[in-house]
Amino acid sequence: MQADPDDLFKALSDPTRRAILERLIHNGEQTVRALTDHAGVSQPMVSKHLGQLKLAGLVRDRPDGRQTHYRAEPQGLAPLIDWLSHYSAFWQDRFDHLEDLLKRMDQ
Amino acid sequence: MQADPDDLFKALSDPTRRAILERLIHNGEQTVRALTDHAGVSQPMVSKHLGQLKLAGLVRDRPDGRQTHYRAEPQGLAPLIDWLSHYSAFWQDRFDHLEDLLKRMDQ
DNA sequence: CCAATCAATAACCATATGGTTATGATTTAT
DNA sequence: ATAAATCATAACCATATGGTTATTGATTGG
Repeated sequence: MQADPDDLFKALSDPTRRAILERLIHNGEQTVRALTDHAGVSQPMVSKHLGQLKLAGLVRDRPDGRQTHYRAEPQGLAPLIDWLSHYSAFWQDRFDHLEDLLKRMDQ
Repeated sequence: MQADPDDLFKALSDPTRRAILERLIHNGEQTVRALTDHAGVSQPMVSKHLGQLKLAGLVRDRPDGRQTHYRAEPQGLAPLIDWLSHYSAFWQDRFDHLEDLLKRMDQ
């Protein structure tokens, strides 16, 4: 079951939340504590943000004893791409930009 | 000058606003009235939404007498693609999906 | 066992946000 | 000239949202 696209866009709209997601993408699986140490907000707030990211399908949690590990979920960004692709025609003139993207990915 | 990416994500986070943008993309330039007639919210609200979309660089306005025409700005979505492309490695497994996107665009 | 650590929840708070109904400023039509 | 139309702004309002500090429920370490 795919998450509501609305939750996706909403989740990405907050900079703190995006920063957390980006950190998970870059550094891989992390515990809530580790994330909190770099988030600039309190632990409860980090938990809340993670909850929203999870609802949006952008992260997965893996409880392990007293700590919970989170990791980014690549699939979660799919609706964003779908949304973009929906306006293919409109995109004609940004084709080269996407080509760059593909080139960078093909390595 | 490119708009703040934060404004971009924020602008896209509201469904009504996204609907307005989508309508502009599909049906081309439209007057505020025309947009209001399909938005399901009041004219002032539509104006406000358009203001935010404009701030995000997603639309342009063209005042003409007593009415104002708005149209979608393809460039405005660039930061989104930039953001996505920034996580190229993370994207490996969604390559084929992007290939589809390109295929659909190449027509 | 007891203390400490960790993460989620609860209880709040201030402000942002989406929405409304006036109102105002201009332009067009009669 | 006057009335109607169009859009933006102002003044509000209710609720959502991001944030905080307790607090609780588990788990781990000494």
